Amino acid sequence: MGRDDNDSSPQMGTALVHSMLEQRQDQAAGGRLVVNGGQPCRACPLADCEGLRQPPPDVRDWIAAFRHGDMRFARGEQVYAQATRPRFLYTVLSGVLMRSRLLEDGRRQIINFMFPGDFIGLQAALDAEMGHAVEAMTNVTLCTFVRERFFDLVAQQPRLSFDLTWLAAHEEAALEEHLVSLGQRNARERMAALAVFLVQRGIDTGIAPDGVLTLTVTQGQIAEMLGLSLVHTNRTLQALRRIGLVDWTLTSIRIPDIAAARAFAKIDGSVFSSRPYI
Amino acid sequence: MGRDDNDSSPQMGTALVHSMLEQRQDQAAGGRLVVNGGQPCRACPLADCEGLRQPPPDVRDWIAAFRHGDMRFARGEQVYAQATRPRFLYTVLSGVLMRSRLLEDGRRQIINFMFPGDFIGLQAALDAEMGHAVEAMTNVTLCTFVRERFFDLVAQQPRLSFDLTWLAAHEEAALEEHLVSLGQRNARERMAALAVFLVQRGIDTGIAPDGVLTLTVTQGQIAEMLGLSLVHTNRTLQALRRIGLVDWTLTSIRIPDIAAARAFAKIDGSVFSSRPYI
DNA sequence: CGCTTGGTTGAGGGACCTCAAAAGGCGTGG
DNA sequence: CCACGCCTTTTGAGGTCCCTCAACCAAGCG
Repeated sequence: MGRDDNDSSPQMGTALVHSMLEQRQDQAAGGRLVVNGGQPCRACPLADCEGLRQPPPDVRDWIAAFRHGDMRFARGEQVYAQATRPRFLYTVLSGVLMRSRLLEDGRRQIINFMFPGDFIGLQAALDAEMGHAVEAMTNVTLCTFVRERFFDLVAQQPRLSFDLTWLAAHEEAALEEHLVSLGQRNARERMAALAVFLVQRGIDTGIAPDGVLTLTVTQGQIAEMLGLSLVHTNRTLQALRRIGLVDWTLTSIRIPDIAAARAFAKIDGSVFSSRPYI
Repeated sequence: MGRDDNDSSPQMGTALVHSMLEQRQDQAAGGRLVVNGGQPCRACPLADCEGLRQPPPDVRDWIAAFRHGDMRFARGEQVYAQATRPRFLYTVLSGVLMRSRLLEDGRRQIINFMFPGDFIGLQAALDAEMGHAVEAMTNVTLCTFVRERFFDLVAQQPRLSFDLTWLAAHEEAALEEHLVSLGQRNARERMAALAVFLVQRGIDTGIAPDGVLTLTVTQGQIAEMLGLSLVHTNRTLQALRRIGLVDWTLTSIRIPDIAAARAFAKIDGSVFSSRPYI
């Protein structure tokens, strides 16, 4: 192993790692933050999302008072860096992000992706530094919460606290599935499993209405998610396309027969019921 | 890939997979459950554990009323099976357990290990079935809680709810680390990383006072954790032993120089502060 | 136009896998 | 006490999946 694809952008030499680690989210907080006045949550884009369970009005009002504001990031920008303690916790309002972890020698592992409704930053709700970085894969808007006030949420809104636990538990289940992929599945199974995962999440969150997820993912990023080399990722991708199982281009993921892809990747059909959000 | 070590016990043919999946925890609940009367938490073995942050007296009393009883499992027994909805949530009082996930074709991935103080079963606190099985690696005793009453805990004890979030977040961080291992590290790095992880947890929970963790792990189990074949696991293990980095036998793990092993496996020294428990 | 980003292809090598067999512990039973 | 079975470890040999190195192609953009 010891993979350094010097030609692909997400990878980099050891020299650049430090500068990446040093990049703080502080600079971003400057001009980016938009604090809404009035009743912001009335216009919450998540209120229209079918895959999400809507909070009752009183809870929504509470959230409206609890939240701090909005934040926007462009594709490729970093929400926060590894080994920092960001000031905020976030809920994804729109767009897709990814979480990744860097090794000292420049190797990078993409941990998971975040879709609308997902809660970001639980790890830092407590004392710890973040063990990962979060980066926008599309233009995104996030709903921000002040980290210091997190305990107020737990103390005052048991229902939300419960929902948070729900989200954390399901995030953990997703990581377990990825762990199974990396440990037990070969390249083609892995890629199929990832494609199914992404498309399914796209469907659930209403981003992929017709079963086709429009999302820009480079093959380098796929490689970093699957723990494969860039070259082999390319070949595996072509193989899946040739078989007709998954058609994954730079800008979209199309799965003609999801059930078939599921069977191929040996995914048990654990269908998630409607997710809560905060 | 497609690994079937028919000769090693943890692995099995597809025929046996179903019987394993069908094994319910119900049967276990029969004679095993021991409900303590009086003030059980006064004698809680976790109260002596240095690595754990102790709850204040009133909270401890609340837990004492909230808990349901104790349960014991012998090494090799299953606490609950995959795709079931166990009636209880658990806190590990003593012993070590592992969490694993089965694929339909018999491949198995060990997800993580649980040490004293760890909370088990959060995933099913809600609506979902468990996506994994939990099995005892030593004789263990668990503290049980009735799952239906979980919301009471969140509603009445924000501090405990917060602690639960803490535990969930750190469990997630551990899974992230394992993901990095499987995705980016080669066999030797993986094995060193796992050994360091286990020994560190052993030290933190007081099971490995002298830095040597006494724990029976077969090479087959190591293989299932690392996503390696049994044969290659054996050879890698010998290589690490020859180098003098990790001495991992069937019954114990010894790391002469933890810092060296950490550097070798490229683990950032994220030292956990004292864990809470419930 | 050159530069950058992302994709594609070929060739060779190495890490890891599978198949196969044997040996060392440890209990059980004759 | 030895024989026997069971589990776990060990070792050998051959194969393959995946990696690295190294080009080259295509599209977008100043």
